[in-house]
Formats: sequence, structure tokens, C-alpha cells
Amino acid sequence: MTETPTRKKWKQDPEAVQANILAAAAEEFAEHGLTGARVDEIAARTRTSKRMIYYYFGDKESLYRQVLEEAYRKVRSEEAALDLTSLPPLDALRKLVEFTFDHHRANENFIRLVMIENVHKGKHLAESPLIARVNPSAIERIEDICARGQKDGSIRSDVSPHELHWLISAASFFNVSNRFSFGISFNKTLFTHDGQQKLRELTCKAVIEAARKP
Amino acid sequence: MTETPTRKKWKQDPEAVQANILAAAAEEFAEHGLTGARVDEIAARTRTSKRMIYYYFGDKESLYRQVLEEAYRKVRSEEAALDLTSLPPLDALRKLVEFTFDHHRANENFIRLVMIENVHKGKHLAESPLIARVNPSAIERIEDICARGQKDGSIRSDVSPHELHWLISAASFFNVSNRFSFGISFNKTLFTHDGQQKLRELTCKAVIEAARKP
DNA sequence: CCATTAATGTACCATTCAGTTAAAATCAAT
DNA sequence: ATTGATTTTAACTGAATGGTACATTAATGG
Repeated sequence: MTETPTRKKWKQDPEAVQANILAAAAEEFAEHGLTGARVDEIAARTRTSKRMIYYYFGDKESLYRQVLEEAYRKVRSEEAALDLTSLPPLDALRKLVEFTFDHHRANENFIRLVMIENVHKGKHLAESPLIARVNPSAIERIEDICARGQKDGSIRSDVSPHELHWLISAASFFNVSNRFSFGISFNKTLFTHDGQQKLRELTCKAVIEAARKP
Repeated sequence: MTETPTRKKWKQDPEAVQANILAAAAEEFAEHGLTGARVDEIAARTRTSKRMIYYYFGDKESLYRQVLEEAYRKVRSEEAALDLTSLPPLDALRKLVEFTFDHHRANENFIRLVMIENVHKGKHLAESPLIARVNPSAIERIEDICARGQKDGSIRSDVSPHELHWLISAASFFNVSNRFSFGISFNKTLFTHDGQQKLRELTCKAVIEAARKP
């Protein structure tokens, strides 16, 4: 018996390995935060090894930064699929709110990553040049709605697109991010199916009334 | 020279020591989160030693739980000072929104602790029997407003106190919790003094319009 | 087919950190 | 005075964890 220390055979596939690591890291970071995440645990979630994490990503913090970037990129590109240009302004606004509300609920891990990044005071986002490029698209849609609404007189001019986006985001984000503390402190019925339908409609109405010209 | 290993004189004051530890821990946990916080660093922030932390609080997680409880207790008691019963319902509602918006801004560490606890999915809040007792008071005020408003016909009956509280909280909380990511992604002008005044007014209007009977 | 570089596997190291131990000193109450 | 609770000091432990060293295999170009 020649003792060949059995070593796995493998194909070279850098992109797949990196994508696999990013996906595993995204889950681990979303679950436990930057400091709570364990590199060994990320490695265990991959088809490869810890060695490769450091080979491709340098260190834990760089990996985290790239996970963040990837998450933003993915979410913004999904949002881009929404076409609102064919609807009257206030209808478009309602559709945007509904979409955002639903989309946030469906992307809890993205919400969690953003929460975590805010606990870190946005330090890593600030270091990422990509973010500044990818995010404005979220504003542009609402700017278009406001511009059309002011032209046809349906939307008031003393409320800015940024403010409307802030209000939509606040409700949609908080609904996911704080449902644990809110549910424990108050009423879990808000987070049942019916409760969520009501909050969704409440958010729509609140945003539309804030935008509508009287 | 007799070498007396100099040792501090001290008063026995268990409560002060515990309060000092809790305050130090609150800062460290708010700054770095549960996993990011360092017990040695908490000790360094106190007038006493790491030994005493374990003497009184057992372990890091128990300390964290008590920090959370203390933070909720403090915030709710500050809120309790607000008296709205003498105002007409919609005026009371406006005052409540303004107060909440301002209060959240003024208590960033509380916001941070709640964010952190939500990253942990509310696990520690759920274990704390105190929370269930201290929080309903926040709802009662708004229930009173709604009851009076339905009696005098100023507030609609198809929107619940919980929903209104959710909307007020969402805007006020998000405004503090997400200002880093939001500011980086979009526009920092929302977080200047003028910007905050506008968001505060936007929130008031949105909530009041959501509540007002047409 | 050989040399070289990129990619991967395995084992290990160094440090950090929550929690402990031990002993003594001091306080407060009886 | 005795006693138990509180506080100080300071070193220590053991596990967890971020990061590396070094060997090995795959692909590539000549």
C-alpha cells in the first residue's frame, strides 16, 4: 500500500468559487453581523475552504464589503425591472410603494445587511465607490413621477422626491427590520397576513396623501 | 521602607457600582453590539473592575439583557412625562408625533440598542418579562387619542392605534437608524437641520392625514 | 512535454477574549 | 469581635477564531 495522502481532485473555476464564497458569506453576515460572523462557518457553508476566502478576498472585512456591494447591486437591479412610466403619476406612486413594501419583505437578508451596516455607521458603504453609482437609480424613478405629477397638477411641488423616497423606505424598511422588537413590545397581529395587508395599504395612503396636490 | 502594596480605600455601594457598570455597558453595547462589545472595554469604562461585572451580572449576555431592560425603562419613563389629554385629538396626535420624532433623535443609543436587538431577532427581549409590562404604556396614549377622536368625529375608525403607532415609530426610528446608509446612498441634505425640520413636518402631516376622518 | 503560474487543500499558528481563580483587604451590621 | 458581603488586584485558562505556511494539483504557453 503506497500511502498517497488522498487529496481531492478538482477543476479550476475561480468565478464559481468566488460566487460560492460570496453567497455563503452573505448568509453568514446577514445572520450574525460582521463581528458575529465566523470565517470558519462561512467556509463550512461553501464547497471550498477557508484558504480560498483569504486567497480571493484578503480578509474578513473586505469580504464583508464585497458582500454589501453585491447585495446592493442585486437589489437595485431587481428594482430596475419595475416600469412606471406608462402610469399616471399617482398610480405610479402607489405601484412603487406596493412594490417597495413587498420587495423589502421578500429580501430580509438585504434588510439585515443594511441594518448591520448602519450599526457600523455606514463605514464600509462609505468606503465603497460602487454604492454611490448604483443607488441614484432608486431616486430617478421617483423623480420622474414627481416631474410628471407637477406637470399634470396631481402632485404638489413643496415635497421633494428624496422626502417621498425617505417615507416609503422608512415604512417598508422598519416593517421588516423592527418586527421582532415591535411584535414583542406591542402586537403581533400587525405581522400576520391580514395585518401586513393593512400596513401596506396604510403606507400607500400615507405616501399618496403626502404627495397629492390638494 | 515598608512596602505596603497600596490598595484603594472604598465605600460599599453596590447599587452605585451596578449602575456604573450598566451605564458603561450600555455605551459599549450601543457602540459595538453584543458580539462586538468587549467585556474588558466595558470594565475600562467603569470606575471598577471586570471582576465586579461578573460578580453582579454573571456573564456578558445577562449584562446585555439588563442593559436593554434599563434602556427601555428609561425611555418609556421619559415618554410618560408627555401629557396629551388636554389637547383636541388631532392636536394631541401632532404633538405626539413631534415628541416621538425629537425624542428618537435625542436618544441615539437607545435606537442603536434596539437595532442591535433586532439583528438578534429579539431573542433577549423575548426572554425579558419586564418588556411586556413596560411597553403597553406607549400604546395607551395613542389609544386615548383615538378614542377621543372617534367620539368627537375627528378620527376615523378604520385605522387602529397600533397602526398609527407603527407609522409614527417607523418614520422616527428609521430617521435615526438608517441615516448613515440613507445619507451615503442618496442625499445628506435630509439630515441637515433644515432637512430634519421638513421630515418632521412630513411625518406629522402623513400621520395626521392617515388618522383624520374625511 | 516542460516550465511557469494560478488555484486549491491541509495543517497549523498566534492572538484575542469571555470567564475564572486566588487571596487579601475593607466595609457594615450585629 | 465576629461574620458575611463587597471590593481590589492581578494573574491565569481554555476555547474560539482570524489569519498563514507550505505542499500539491490544474491549466497554459512555448
